[in-house]
Amino acid sequence: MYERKIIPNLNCGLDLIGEVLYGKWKIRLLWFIHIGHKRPSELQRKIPDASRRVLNIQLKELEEHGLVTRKIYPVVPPKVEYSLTEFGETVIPVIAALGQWGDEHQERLREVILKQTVSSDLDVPLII
Amino acid sequence: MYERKIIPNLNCGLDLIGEVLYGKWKIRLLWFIHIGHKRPSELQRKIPDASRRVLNIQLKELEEHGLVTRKIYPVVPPKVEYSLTEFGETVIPVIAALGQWGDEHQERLREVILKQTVSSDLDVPLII
DNA sequence: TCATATAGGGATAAATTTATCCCCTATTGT
DNA sequence: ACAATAGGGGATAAATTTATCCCTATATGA
Repeated sequence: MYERKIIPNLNCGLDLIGEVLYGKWKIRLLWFIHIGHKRPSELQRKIPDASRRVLNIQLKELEEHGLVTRKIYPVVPPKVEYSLTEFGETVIPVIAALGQWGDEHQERLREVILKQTVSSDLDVPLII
Repeated sequence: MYERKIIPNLNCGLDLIGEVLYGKWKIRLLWFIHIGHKRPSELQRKIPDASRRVLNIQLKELEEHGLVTRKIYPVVPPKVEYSLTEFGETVIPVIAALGQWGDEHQERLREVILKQTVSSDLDVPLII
């Protein structure tokens, strides 16, 4: 694994939650596991934009942080199932709150977010 | 500014909120502005681990996304004040929820987070 | 015999984000 | 004349995170 050169701050609750939830796909992983998609292959299908590799890595970190558990079935082909721990369950309402805010303001958010990207695309002359 | 090469997903609320809240210091900036630290120099004192430069950049993004406004007073030396917009205020409860979860579970979080760093430090022989 | 499904990891490249360093403006006080 | 204050920005380096590519293993079905 990558070894940090800059030590993180762990002063307040925001620092702490950041340490376990940062990572492009972690919140989605927690959410999909929460709603019942437990196997790695399912999760990969649900999050097709992430590579297999990165999902594995982020799942492992979630496991190390005690938010999910990994159960291995000794069968061939191999079968693995992730579940939220009790601790992991406690963060679900917070994730729900994040998603809800995003949903409630989606029109406005899409507008302001696209304004950035689009305005730079306007360097290309518009054909009317 | 840096021009993205990978276009972001904006499918769900989680994607959308991620676009505006990601950034190492953004949540803290919003929080400190919320509780009344409005001037850049104050914010820099409150977040000493961030460089001036990065705070400016992230404040600008928050402004572009409509979460904060920037008021310039035409005096010398210059005076600037940031405030949350109405829209920005709506995200405060979400940030509060994040911080609260982190605070509630801080012991456990500190433990699992430090386990990573510390266990690699144990390559160095312990002197008892 | 060969492709498929399942889960995973090493090595390395690319993308992205943060950090550093140095420079600019104009007034006030020493 | 010069430092201090307050806010800001360009260029570039460093840190960090993601993505790509390729390889392992085993049983099943065509």
